[in-house]
Amino acid sequence: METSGEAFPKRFRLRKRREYLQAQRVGRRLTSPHFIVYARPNGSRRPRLGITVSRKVGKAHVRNRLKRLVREVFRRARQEFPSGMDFVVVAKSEIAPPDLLQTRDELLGLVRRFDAARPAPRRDNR
RNA sequence: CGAGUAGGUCAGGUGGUCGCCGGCGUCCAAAAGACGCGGGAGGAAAGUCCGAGCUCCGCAGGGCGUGGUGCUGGUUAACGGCCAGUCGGGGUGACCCGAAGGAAAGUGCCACAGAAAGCAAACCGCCAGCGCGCUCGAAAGGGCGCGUCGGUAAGGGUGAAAGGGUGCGGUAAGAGCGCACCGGGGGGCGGGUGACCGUCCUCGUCAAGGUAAACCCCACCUGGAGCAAGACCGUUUCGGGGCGCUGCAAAAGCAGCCCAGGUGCCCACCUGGUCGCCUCGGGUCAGGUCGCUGAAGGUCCGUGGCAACACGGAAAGUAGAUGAAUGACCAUCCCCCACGUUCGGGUGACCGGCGUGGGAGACAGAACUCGGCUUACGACCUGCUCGGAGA
RNA sequence: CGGGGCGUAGCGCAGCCUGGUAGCGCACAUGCUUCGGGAGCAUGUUGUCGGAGGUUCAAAUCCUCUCGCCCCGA
Repeated sequence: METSGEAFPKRFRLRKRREYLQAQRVGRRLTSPHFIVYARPNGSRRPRLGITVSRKVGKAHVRNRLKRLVREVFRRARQEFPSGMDFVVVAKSEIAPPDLLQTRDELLGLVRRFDAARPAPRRDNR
């Protein structure tokens, strides 16, 4: 039932606050000029995406546009994202919002670094 | 052509590819999923400044209080909105702006300055009388200074503001003291539903400041919260009440209560699980479903009305998400700029066409719904006004 | 989405209701004290009162609009 191509239905997204908090607490973190990305294994066979854009980034239509850009990158290049991982993309409040190409380059750059570092180190205990 | 003013319209279009949200249908036992059909942001969706619907709580009725509104008449489900008018102010004008009731119901305040800031008074002045001194004069009398007692509100000075304004007359000096004009008060008549307007008469005792976006008075409106309202269902936990059973106990009362397995039976113990039954209440899982999209709605036509709007009819038709959809890319058309042009018009500057390259398309994203207000913002169209030029 | 609060000196706050002078603490500067520093004492500096408009003679204060920040509600 692996949806081929570039679809992006709900099961590829994070839907619960708890999932976001878990990813941000125990996941690995990498940053680029416009984004912070958290990643952690989710125990399934597909990658999932969650996006956080706070009100500091801009007004509603600016935030909507940013989320659409990030979704578009994920949708177009889902093969580049390692499966079995949850990703949470947090937008930083930069003065100039990025365009699609910039978003794509930054996010895929970060994802390749995750990929190179796999398997992600379990940092539990304490 | 330039400057301005009022009103209106649109909110980039078309095609293709890849996606998203929810609806209906088909396949499928069902779920998941697949396929098909049709739908999917705004004029401000924004700020949340008003008003309603709707929901829960409160409530016999009325009053007080609180808050709001404040020229008049209309309009509406309602409004602080809108329409039409009145008055005042601004602008050469088109036109625009106005929280625009009451200060002779009461209270408060008016800093500094100033004599005095609200019961009217009088600092410097001005003027008359009286007294004293000096002086001029033959005398009558005059001049100057000081004092005193009066008359004044012209002038000076202070202030945001000092008891109508300007002018002439008048006077010892002055003053609505008299007069003219302007302003103001009262009354009559006429017009208007009314705010108010017009006109005539009369008042100089014209009895007197401002502030009500100070308290207040008057008139009218006004219960509180909000769809995260609220309703239903589940999940799990805590507590109260009742019932039943068991044990202890004389009783009051206290404690416990289910199922399965270890283990053939009983007690105890251990492990696991939804831990007697009924009922009430609070919390947990930002649990699920409903509320949730049908318009006091928009368009067109007709009738009434200056208009806001009302009434009647017709056709079309409805975004409903919940870490939250309505998007991305490509091509092309529209707009601007630059360059080129064996193209067209023109004497010419230049204008138009075509081609190439580049750039721009504002403000901004539904979250229960609707009527307004306010704020943000791109382009175009129309009427009108003022100025300039030409015929 | 809905409801509420706050913007005053470099920092934390008062003053606003009841309009005329913006004040307190810390900090800062200068002097005294000390061999020097700290502490102490004395003196002093510092303000678009978030922004725009209005009412008033006069606005941080009253009214309207606007910007920013914070808190609460299942």
